Amino acid sequence: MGRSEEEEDKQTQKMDLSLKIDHHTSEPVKADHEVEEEEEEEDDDNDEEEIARAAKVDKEEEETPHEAAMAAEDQIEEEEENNGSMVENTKAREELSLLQVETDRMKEENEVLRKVVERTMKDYYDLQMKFSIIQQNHSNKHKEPQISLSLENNSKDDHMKKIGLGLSLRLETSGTNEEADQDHQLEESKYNKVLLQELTSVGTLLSSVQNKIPRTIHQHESPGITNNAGHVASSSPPNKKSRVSVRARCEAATMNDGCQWRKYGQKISKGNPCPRAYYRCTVAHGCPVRKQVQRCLEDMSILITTYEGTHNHPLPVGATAMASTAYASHYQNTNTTFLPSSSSNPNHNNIDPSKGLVLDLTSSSSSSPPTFSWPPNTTPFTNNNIFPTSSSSGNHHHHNVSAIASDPKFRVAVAAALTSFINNKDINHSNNVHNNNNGSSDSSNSNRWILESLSSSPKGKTHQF
DNA sequence: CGCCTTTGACCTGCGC
DNA sequence: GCGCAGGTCAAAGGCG
Repeated sequence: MGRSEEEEDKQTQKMDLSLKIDHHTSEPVKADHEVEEEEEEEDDDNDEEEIARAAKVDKEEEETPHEAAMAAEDQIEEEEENNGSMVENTKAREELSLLQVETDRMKEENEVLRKVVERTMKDYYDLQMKFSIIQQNHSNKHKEPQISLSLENNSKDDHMKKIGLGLSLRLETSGTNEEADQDHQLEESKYNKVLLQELTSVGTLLSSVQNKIPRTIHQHESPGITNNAGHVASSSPPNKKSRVSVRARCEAATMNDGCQWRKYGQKISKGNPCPRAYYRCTVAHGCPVRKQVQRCLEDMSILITTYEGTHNHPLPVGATAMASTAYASHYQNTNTTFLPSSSSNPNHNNIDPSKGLVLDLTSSSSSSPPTFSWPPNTTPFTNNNIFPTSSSSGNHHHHNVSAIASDPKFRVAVAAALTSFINNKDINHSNNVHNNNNGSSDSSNSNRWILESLSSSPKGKTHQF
């Protein structure tokens, strides 16, 4: 990692620290369970504290030369004297200052989140570089190694065991001169350790999603993908395509979900006057994933997106991070996994035998956005803290993440990413690495595109949110 | 020029 | 075998 990157890390840490200090100014450090137990009390106390803090900030900030504001205040004071309605005006002023504090805080949060995205991107590129370096080393030694990146439970790793997650990276050589390569393998193991450390954060994100998804989705046999993985094997019928349907509110005809799609057909299906559009994933060449987009007959504002198949390429980082976050949201919010629901609640997520997994993300779109904190039920990350822990600054990110999660664009992005996670759960990861190497330009392009999508709303055709 | 959408034709699976 | 509906193909044209 270069010096500039280290500096940026420090900056990020500083920001985190400042946020923590800001949010827990006078609070001593507490264990997670203590925090949870006292959460309700704190809620009550927080109001008073916030008012006091707001008043303080108000005092500090309002003394800066905002003449107009001062004049307004003077006027308010005069009116107070004249009308004697001091109580009402004081209330109004308190509310005003509260809003100002809230706005400032939101700005800080936005900054932090932006840094998170940037940093995740950087990590991804770093890992890509290291993979290519490793591959080059091997090709120089006339070897054809198989790089296998797998997400699995790793009982040897205490930290991972604790949180029930694991990430392993293995470099498998297929040559016969194994003894002669022992030195190389030592070097590889060093590389692996470094990579493992750096992948831990990313892997935790991914596996936090994967570990909570039951193996109920059928794995379909993708063209060009042979399932010869040793440690993960599909138990599903090979010819059955996996499908995930997502219902989400969206005004636009289609929504960006972190992948690039090309429309290849449109049909008016029976019983629904709204045409069904067919899209094919174009992030990587030959990616078999398809999606169907159709408006709901009952509620035209609901867009039903059905994903089918398995991506043969790594998911864009933006979608990956979003998926993890959103899955965390969903998981905490419903306190359930995607269980076949016996409930009659149409907003529950079901596994319909004919449609596969059905994710209904329409329930909280308007009135009650999902509330959650990051990360879900996990201990703090050790290295590369991609996201701050919920125990220290979870509440701080609460509002922002909720707002993001309530965004329908975000939801569909999440759905696409989830689909990929679900579908990839049982396939050979070495194939992914292989494809990643072949299509590195594609994935980097898509990553660039994801960043652009996150930072603005482009007017591209299929790139629109 | 390359990539996209549109759209009619064609293919395929399924029920009768 | 036939008809229907869903899904896919591919030519044509648009757009940046």
